[in-house]
Amino acid sequence: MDGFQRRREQKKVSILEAALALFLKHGVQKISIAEIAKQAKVSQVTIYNYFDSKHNLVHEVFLYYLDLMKEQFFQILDSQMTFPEKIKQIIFTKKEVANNIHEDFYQYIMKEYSTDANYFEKLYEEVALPRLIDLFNQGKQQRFVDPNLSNEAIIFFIQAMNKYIQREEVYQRILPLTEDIMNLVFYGIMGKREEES
Amino acid sequence: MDGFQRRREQKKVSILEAALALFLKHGVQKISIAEIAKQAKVSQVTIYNYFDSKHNLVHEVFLYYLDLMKEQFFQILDSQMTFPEKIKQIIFTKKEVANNIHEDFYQYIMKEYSTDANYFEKLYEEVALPRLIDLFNQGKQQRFVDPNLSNEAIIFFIQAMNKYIQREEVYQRILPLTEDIMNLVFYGIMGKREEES
Amino acid sequence: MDGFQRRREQKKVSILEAALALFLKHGVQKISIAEIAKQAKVSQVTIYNYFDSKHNLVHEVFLYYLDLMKEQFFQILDSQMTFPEKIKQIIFTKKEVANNIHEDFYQYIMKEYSTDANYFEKLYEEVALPRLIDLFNQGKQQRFVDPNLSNEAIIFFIQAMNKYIQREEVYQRILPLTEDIMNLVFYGIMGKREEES
Amino acid sequence: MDGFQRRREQKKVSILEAALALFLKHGVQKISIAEIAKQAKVSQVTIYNYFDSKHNLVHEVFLYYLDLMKEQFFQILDSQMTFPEKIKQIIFTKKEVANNIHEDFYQYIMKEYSTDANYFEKLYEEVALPRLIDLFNQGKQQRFVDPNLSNEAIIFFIQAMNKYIQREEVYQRILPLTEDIMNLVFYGIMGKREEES
DNA sequence: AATGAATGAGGGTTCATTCAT
DNA sequence: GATGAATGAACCCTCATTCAT
Repeated sequence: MDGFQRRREQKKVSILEAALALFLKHGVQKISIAEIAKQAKVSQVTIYNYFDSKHNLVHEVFLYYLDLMKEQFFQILDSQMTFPEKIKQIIFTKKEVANNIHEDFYQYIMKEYSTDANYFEKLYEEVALPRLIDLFNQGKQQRFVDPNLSNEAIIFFIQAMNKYIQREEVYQRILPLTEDIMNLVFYGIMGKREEES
Repeated sequence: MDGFQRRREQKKVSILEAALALFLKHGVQKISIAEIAKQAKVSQVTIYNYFDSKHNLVHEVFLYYLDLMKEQFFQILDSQMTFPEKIKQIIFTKKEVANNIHEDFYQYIMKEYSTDANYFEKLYEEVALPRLIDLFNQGKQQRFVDPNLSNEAIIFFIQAMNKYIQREEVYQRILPLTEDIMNLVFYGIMGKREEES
Repeated sequence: MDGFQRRREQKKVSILEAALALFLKHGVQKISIAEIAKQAKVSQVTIYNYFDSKHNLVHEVFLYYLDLMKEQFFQILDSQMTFPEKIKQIIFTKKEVANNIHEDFYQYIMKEYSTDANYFEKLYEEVALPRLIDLFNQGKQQRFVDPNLSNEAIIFFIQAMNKYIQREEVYQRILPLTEDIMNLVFYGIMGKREEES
Repeated sequence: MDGFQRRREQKKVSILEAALALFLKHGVQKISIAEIAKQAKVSQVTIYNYFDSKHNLVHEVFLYYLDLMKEQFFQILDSQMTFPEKIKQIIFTKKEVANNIHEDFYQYIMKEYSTDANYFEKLYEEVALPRLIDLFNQGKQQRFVDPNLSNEAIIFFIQAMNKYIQREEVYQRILPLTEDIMNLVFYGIMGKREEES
């Protein structure tokens, strides 16, 4: 990739990032091309040099976001952390592949972009979920998790955590997700770690 | 309330219902006043006789929806069903107060209407949650639920179920929420009902 | 039709007329909705109360224009004028059905609106042409036209006249279509009227 | 002209040809500089190295087209064909100077470029018409054409043919311009060739 | 000379809202 | 009170043209 290509790629990414930030904060429909242009400090029309339409821009932002998530997800999984640390990292950093995606962004994609929706589901089903279940199985071997816990319960646990994080503001006031509380819930569901005898 | 007032009230409700139906199906931002007017079979201007602005209309639709939910929620709670039946009703009918509200409707309100958002949170915290915890405590007494299960775990269970229902299409394919599965998960987390001896 | 309807119809016609005048003078593509709005002395958006889109507006303008032409064409045909007078009227007033239509308007319709194009062709073929051939047959009976003149030659004569009128500015300078010249050509082709003996 | 100049000239011509092809097919207004650049396989800006503006480009394309037409017109006239063959060639190949030019291209020029329009008219009047009349006079001498046929009638005949060709699709359905029909009309108007005795 | 990138102006269209009856 | 008509502002997008390399 030569200098031209590289600079072009950089500008494209800077537009993607500007758009992503705004979409996550305000929702896709509320954000106009003009606002993205302003945030990315380019002219409105320049955006059309990189993306065919707003529709196409949203599509690429979505893929870009999934990539970011995926990368961070794998970094955590492949790290040297202990099982509980990994779980907490995944949940607290909101970085689990595609599942932690902001709810309204997710809803928008699901309604308006059937191709993206299918891609997302496949990714979740074929990439994220197996690796999460793997992780929990390691947790079982290391006796962090009750070996009898079903896969279904594991998935439920993850959903519940996600839900909490999404509605952070509401739930934080009602039942703050402090580390203590999380441990309580976590081990309540996972089963207390059996003392090694 | 005289005849005039009554007719006025009826027309207002018919507008609210038209708007609600469209908002739930397509989202608030996608629906224009013109579409609501058409659905409610009134002129656009008539809507402005009952509501100051679209903003105000959304606000009233939201309150109207909460009222509907509350009513149905209480109906279930006050019915003669057994504990597991009530739980299933609440979850499967998607009618739990304010929590099961359509996600994008919810997101819109949370972003755009701080007053409504506060009202919703208060309602959830002060009305729905206590009654749900009550319900589970009854479940504990009737030995449907493990008496040691913490309130926090209960809330988590509810969140997880909600999540499942919201993302119905995705999760149905990955892990279909059949009644069998639900029972499995349910008693996995709740603790199996101890047989009365 | 009540007062409301009538006023609505009038405004619609006034928009059609404004658009038609501009289209004929400058061509369809050059004229913006804003310019039509200004000419019709309405707001730009008002036009969208009457027409779904510019495409639809052009379509209706076209039909409106055909109607105008048809009406004037029939008026001439049904009048008490002599054969040569009718011919001259039709040609000089540019009012022959759909054939005298301004060339660029015609070209635009033919390229962009296949339905309209088909409708136009049918109208020309089924309404205008038969009546023109009728007219010439009357001319033959009245001995204004050589009885041996074929229908094909008649059609050619009409085409040539139209061509002249369309490119008026050019041809007027090269070979001005004065009445004298027209008579010359006319009888040159039609055959001189035989003196009644 | 040195190598640089020659290459420059070639590129200019390739742009002209790309533009001409697109203009004839889609009309001047519909074609953007971007489309011409793409068709000519150069960058947009390159076009501005050769032409000051789109306006100027259209102007030069027009002149280029006239030159092409003129050349082909003279080739036919100067060939060894018989009179009727020449006539048919001119008409059927649509290559008569400037008169057979695509109608919307012509209309555009006439409306937007008064200089070009004047140039075109002059060319038609001073170059094409005299040569056509010459041709017919040869036809008269060779007894292909009735010697009494006036110049005006000749011009009319040409116009009618042009008209037919322009509205090919319409007229082909109504009165197909087969060679038989053409001969019929032709000799109907021109007068049958008198058999040499 | 040639190009990728950038842009101001303008086009069609939608929408929440107001006017006039 | 109800409605058809009207509108200013904004949105997505296109285009001829210029900038910077």
